[in-house]
Amino acid sequence: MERSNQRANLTGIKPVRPRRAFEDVILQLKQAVAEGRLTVGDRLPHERELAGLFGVSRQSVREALRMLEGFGVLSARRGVGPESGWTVSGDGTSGLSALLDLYSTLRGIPLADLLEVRESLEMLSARSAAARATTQERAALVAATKDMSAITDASEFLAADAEFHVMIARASGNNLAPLLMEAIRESMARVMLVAFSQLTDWEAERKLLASEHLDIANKIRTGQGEAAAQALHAHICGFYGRVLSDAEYPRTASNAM
Amino acid sequence: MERSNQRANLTGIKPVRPRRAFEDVILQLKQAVAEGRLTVGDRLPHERELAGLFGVSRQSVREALRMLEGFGVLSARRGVGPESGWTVSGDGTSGLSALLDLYSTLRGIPLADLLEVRESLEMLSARSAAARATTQERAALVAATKDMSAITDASEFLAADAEFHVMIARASGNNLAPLLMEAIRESMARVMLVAFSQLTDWEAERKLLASEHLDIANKIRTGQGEAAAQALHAHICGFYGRVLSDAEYPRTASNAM
DNA sequence: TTAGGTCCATTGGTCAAACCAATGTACCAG
DNA sequence: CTGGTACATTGGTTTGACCAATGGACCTAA
Repeated sequence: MERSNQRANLTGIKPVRPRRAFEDVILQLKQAVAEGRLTVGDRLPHERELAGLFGVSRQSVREALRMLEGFGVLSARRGVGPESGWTVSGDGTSGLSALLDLYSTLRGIPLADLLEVRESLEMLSARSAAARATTQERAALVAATKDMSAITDASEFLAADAEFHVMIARASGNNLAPLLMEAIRESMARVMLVAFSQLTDWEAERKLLASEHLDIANKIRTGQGEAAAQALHAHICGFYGRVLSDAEYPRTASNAM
Repeated sequence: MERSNQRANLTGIKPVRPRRAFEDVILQLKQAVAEGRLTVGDRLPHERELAGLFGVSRQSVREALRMLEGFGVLSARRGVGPESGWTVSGDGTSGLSALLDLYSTLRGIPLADLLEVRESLEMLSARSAAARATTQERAALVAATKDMSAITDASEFLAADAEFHVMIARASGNNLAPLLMEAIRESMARVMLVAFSQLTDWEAERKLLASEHLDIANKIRTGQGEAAAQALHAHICGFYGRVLSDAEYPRTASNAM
């Protein structure tokens, strides 16, 4: 590989800062995605080949891939076979939730803030879902609430609950909403599991939640967006009010509507 | 460095998958943040020292740092002096907007979806700001609208507009809202600048936006949260309806409230 | 004393060439 | 046909070297 240490800027534009080698790689991969030469599910050439392709060392390639892995855009598997190597995963949630996690510890995003945003997104989702969801999605929502009433294990119930709420977001037709919802929920998951297991009357809580879910699902199914949003608001506020201590959930419900 | 290639698992728990070296580094840095040994503004030891500290190669350290850099948590500067080396930046927006950018091209998040979520967040922010903002923040909001009316350059106006909207999010007291807001706005920025410059009556538009901003700021200042939220809704829907083509902004305003 | 320049230590950025470890396939022995 | 061994492939890791930007220390001349 006969490339000199400083790369040429062939575009002629924006020579501002001499891009770092790994940034170059990321840029080219991004471009490949933008032009459709690379989409979810595709496999990349192996690292040594990418290095040759982009004219940088394998090391730099790895730094680029690593960063994209962090974003949840790529994932790696060792060995041979059809599943091996780097593939475009398009996971989405993993990167976002990792980022949220980092920030909640680094810049101190309290649980109440996560919850407030989540509630806002849920209400948006409910309204949109009631207006735009397919009949199939509406039916699936109602069905999901029925499956849930059979679950007794706390952590399983929590997972099913999460799935129900993400289903609403997906049914909204908005592609960003479920992404954010899932990431936020994942960030709250650990705290929630602890709080959940400390409930005094777990059986009653389970029944209440199940009935609220059914109510919400039915309102979405019948197109009552605003009613569904309000029910969701009550559902979230009520639940977290009961489960969390005041220190963790101190907000007055100022965003009621 | 006499460490063997496979690391020992000293914690005893979760030996599930043998962590990769760089993951180990990230984990330890995260922990340092969680325990308060590392906060925004702090400088890390240089890479060679970190390698020795964590018992991995410099290469692995770099991959870890690179990933965190992608999240906007760390940033690097070469050379000597008090600004050099790796520092905890806590930027936040950069990582999130990079992630959104990747996803909007990879999983196809249309502009309308970004806008819908943004609107929802803005209305939440407005309500919260009206209820919780300090007198100082309320005054600053109104002041910001006055500065804006003096700007004639399109790209400058766009920046000031962005700043106004982020100010609302900050005044909400919710630490997550401004983060998301800023990232979403940044993702839309390029499209917006183009659309903005194609406006036929730029002067009239500018005046209209300025008056709407003042109206919103005043409603927040006087604590009329719901009114401010509705004004914001009209402001956003109106503006994007005028500026963007139907292809870019096809949504019926189903999330009116 | 001050303005300007040279040198140099520090620190991230990059490259190179190995070798390790996981993984699936091909092939061989029974 | 079954089970296991050998091997090729691919990411993971290490080592050591050198490049390049940065700012401070020092030195020199006005």
